[in-house]
Amino acid sequence: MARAPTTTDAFNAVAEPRRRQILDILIGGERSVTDLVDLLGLAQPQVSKHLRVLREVGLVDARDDGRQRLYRLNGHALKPIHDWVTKYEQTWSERFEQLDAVLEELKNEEE
Amino acid sequence: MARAPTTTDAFNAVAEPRRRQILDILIGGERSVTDLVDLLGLAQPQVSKHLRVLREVGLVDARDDGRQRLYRLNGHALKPIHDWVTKYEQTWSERFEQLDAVLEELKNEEE
DNA sequence: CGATCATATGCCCATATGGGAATACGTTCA
DNA sequence: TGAACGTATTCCCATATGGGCATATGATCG
Repeated sequence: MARAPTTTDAFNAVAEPRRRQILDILIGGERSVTDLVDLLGLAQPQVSKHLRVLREVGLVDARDDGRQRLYRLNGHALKPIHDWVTKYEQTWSERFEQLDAVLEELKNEEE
Repeated sequence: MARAPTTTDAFNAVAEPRRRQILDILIGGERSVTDLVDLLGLAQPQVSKHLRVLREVGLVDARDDGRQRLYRLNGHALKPIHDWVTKYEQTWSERFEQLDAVLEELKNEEE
């Protein structure tokens, strides 16, 4: 079997840095393809292809406006990633490290 | 250009579900390769290959213990993903939706 | 040492990638 | 209607994937 297609899920779609860039831009609101092309400095066809991937996994929605097509973020599709990665937060978070330190201190005081 | 190698960064490494599974298991603590093989129901070589990818991007560390090799989670390598995806949290979080509702209400009362 | 256990590496293959370039499609405007 | 604009699709190609399988490497034990 080969690597799973980029359109398999949000994890795969978002592994590509350009697609993350696109989403980052869309945080600011709806954008046309040309806007994205200008902001990304990529060729138009590649941008359209990335948008297709993002649309297939539900990360963006589109609506037509004259001859333009406006793309809009659908952040909800990122929730699975957020949920998954958040389980690991305590692994690195300073807050948790400080908590550990405090608990250790309390333990020592007991003795 | 082809798709970026899985060893490029955590985003790419973690796009593969088996590798996420491995990390999920390692939350519980160190595991030998054989442990992982049993828990995953995968062939040993594939597990070793997945572990290599995870090690190359710093998501796991290993230490030798006799003829076993024990793998351990390094959650810190997930921080970039967490940081990135957290920017989007307000897009879907119910808390934020409720906040929006409250703000709307306040605004109406003002009038 | 030889045997066995634990892990890693190598090879094969079908599959999809992302960019480049050309072009097709759809809409607006003169 | 024809031209120009905005977007999507198609074809080409080098590259890497992940699984299956065989085998190499490393460590322990009798």
